[in-house]
Amino acid sequence: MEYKEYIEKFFNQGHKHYLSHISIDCVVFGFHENELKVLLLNMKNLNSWVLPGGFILKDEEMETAVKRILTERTGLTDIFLHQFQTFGGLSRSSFTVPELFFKNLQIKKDSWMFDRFISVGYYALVEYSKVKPIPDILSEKCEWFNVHDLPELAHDHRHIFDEAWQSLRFWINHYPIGYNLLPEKFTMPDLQKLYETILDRKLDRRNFQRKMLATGILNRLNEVKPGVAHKAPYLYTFNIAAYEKTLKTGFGFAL
Amino acid sequence: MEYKEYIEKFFNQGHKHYLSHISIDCVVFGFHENELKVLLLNMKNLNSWVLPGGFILKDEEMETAVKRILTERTGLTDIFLHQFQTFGGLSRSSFTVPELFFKNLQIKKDSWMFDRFISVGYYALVEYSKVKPIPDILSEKCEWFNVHDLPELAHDHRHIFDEAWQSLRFWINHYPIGYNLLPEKFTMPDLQKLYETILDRKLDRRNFQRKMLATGILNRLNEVKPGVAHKAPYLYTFNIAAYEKTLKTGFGFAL
DNA sequence: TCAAAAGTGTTCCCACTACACCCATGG
DNA sequence: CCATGGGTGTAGTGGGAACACTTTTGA
Repeated sequence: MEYKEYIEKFFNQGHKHYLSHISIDCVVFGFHENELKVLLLNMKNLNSWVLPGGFILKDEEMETAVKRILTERTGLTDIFLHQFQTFGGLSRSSFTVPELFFKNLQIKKDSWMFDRFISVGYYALVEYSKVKPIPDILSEKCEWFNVHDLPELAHDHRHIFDEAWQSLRFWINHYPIGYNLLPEKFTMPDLQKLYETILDRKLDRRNFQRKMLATGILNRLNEVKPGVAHKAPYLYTFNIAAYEKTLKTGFGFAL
Repeated sequence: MEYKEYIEKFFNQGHKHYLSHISIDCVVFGFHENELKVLLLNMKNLNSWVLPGGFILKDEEMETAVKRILTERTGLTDIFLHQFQTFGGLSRSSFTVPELFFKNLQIKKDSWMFDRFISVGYYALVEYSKVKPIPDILSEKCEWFNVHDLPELAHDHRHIFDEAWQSLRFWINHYPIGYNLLPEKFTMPDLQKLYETILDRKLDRRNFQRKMLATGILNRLNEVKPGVAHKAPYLYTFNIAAYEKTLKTGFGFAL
């Protein structure tokens, strides 16, 4: 039984490979059908939902660990990451689970997994359509949820999610966004929907367009979106050079 | 020899009391004679300067640990704290020191202190005049430095400092500042100097005053600063209720 | 009495807001 | 041919930037 063996090794030997007391929790945002989505895992035997997360190998950069974890869950490489907060509460016990979980498993009572964890929170922005959600060994499901319709989350993960979303809302007032959330070609209404969804409020169509064009991070293509009713909107791509530059310097406007 | 005993116990037994692999580094800002200052420690026998820092007890909230550490270094309680970033680089080896340091000490080669550390960065804002800098057991000096004239810092502490200052500069565009950096009564020029020092640029005297008064976080007293040449400026205090409220909501202007 | 510092008010301008009109397309 | 959605222009406004004059006081 591969699962049993893996779990036992992970609980009983994991501290030899991973930094103890430190975990990573990720809030993975995607955008699909005008909805902001978050990737969640369902723990085996527990029926509880959690954020994707993991641990740092002893000889691994922290950010490399985050990318490794997210690549395992999404199949993507080159993911936009933002470290938004580190959670150090005492009450955020990492792994209190019913005995049920351990039926048939031989796990030491002093496993590193039962220790207290400080968790570094990252949010990630990914292109929904490219993600193939993959459960980890402890989970049986890995699914997208609308941010307005999340299930109950275990531990302090609801709090972590709230902080991530708030941080994202703050961020988009100062730095460009979208390159990692939209397909390569997109329309101005697409981009606006993305902003409206993240900010959770309506924006003026005309002012939005003017501001966005003023940033200089967009290229308007000589194409319009095919196969749509009514007037077809232009397609845009991001001007990567300008986009990257603005990611460093930021811009000043607020939506 | 108390020192020897303490150090040996700390290196050889510390992992029983503290979370391993996790440290805290603090950038303590003070304001004095129109200069922005930072508190640094000089390590015994090493003559290298470092940021004040420490570790988290196993049953201690992370923020409590930070406060404990800073109370030990400054004598202050109730310090303004802001967690600005967590550093997880591989190269930031926590404690690589010359053998010299360990002369006469019996320290195990596998001490937890030689492990790799992830460090949570906080900056603190304190009232310079109230601080009594106190070295820790590993240090022989604890001193203020002008931010423009820092000595070379060990490990990645220069990088941590740079990130802290940058974060502080960003912060003051969105949230009030000064309550923790200025004496209870201060003048508008004092407050402006503080802003100018943190932002590292000149601000217009008249526009600054108008904006500050517009925030509603200041009380003008019916007193002027005594014993100054030329026209005496009014004294102000912070309106704590409004200040605290704005700390939560933020304000929108940029300087 | 004068230099230096502080208090206050005014103008200008830009950027954000709130709107209205025209255009293109598929049903 | 018309309803729907997308592209563009404009007038109004509020806040920030730039700036000048007056007031106070010690040297």
